Amino acid sequence: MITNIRSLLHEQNYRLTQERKALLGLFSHANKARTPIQLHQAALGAGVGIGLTTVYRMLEVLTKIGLVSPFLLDGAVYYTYCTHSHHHHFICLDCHRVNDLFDCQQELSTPDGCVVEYHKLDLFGTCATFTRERFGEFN
Amino acid sequence: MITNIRSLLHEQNYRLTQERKALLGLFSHANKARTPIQLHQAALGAGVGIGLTTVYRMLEVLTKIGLVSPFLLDGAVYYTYCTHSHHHHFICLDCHRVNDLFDCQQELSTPDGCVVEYHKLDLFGTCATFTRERFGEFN
DNA sequence: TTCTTATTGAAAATCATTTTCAATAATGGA
DNA sequence: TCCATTATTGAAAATGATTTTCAATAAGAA
Repeated sequence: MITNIRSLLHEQNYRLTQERKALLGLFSHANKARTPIQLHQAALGAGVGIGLTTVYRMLEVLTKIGLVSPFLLDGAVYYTYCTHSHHHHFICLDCHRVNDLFDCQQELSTPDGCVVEYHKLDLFGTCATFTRERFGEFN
Repeated sequence: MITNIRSLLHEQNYRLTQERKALLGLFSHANKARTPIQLHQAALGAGVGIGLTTVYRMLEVLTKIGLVSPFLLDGAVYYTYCTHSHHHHFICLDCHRVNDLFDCQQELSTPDGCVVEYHKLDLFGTCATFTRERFGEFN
């Protein structure tokens, strides 16, 4: 697992530092979505002396290699830890626990006892209009 | 349409002001996702003298009544204008145009010529663990 | 029209995030 | 194992986005 993360990092020329190990350990064990500041406080609370700046920088790196994913809730940016290469999230509005949802193509089944309040699906890519405009530039 | 928005606002004791009319007009016509600052600049550019503070406050109100929806892109908060009560978005990473997707239960069909780079699905609600904990408090 | 109260805008305050820079530590190679 | 290179770290400062304040204004109800 750590080996896996190490190689993920190395692929992009990132290093697996003490701070990253510690923070990843904390983040991956509490299955809750966290803001950078909450993560920092959690680290301090667990005796991991780490700077807030480093937390921000780590989240940037981890987002790049796909190990965490940010989303908006109540105007704040939360991050979820992503164990698996591709899945979706059920996020508790009350306690911010994150439940992973795996079946992406077929009908989604919500974890037992979870009640969906609302959901959000956004697809990102390149649209037809942009392609047409871009094509037009060269004609 | 405006009548509809007016009643939506009135339900929550909000008023339909000149500024809101103008900004809604601008926002709804350009089918692009915008940051608050981009919206403000677009307004000024179109001769609508409106304060940035007002733009922020409007987006808050419009989010509450479900007329706009925020999402994260490259660390910035963008808003999409939502004409219909419930749908999903295809957002162009290049030009930020927004294409609405309507079929939510069944398989999603992407608009012709659009190429999906990645997508994001989050469900929000109350999770089983939270409910159990809460229930536990009273036992 | 008049009253009440939501809304506005400018400035100030706040809060999150990024940058800077010198010191340190992780990796690769000798 | 030791060295050299370079990514990383942390504290402080800088930046940038968002919110708050408050007096003036305008929307909607009576």
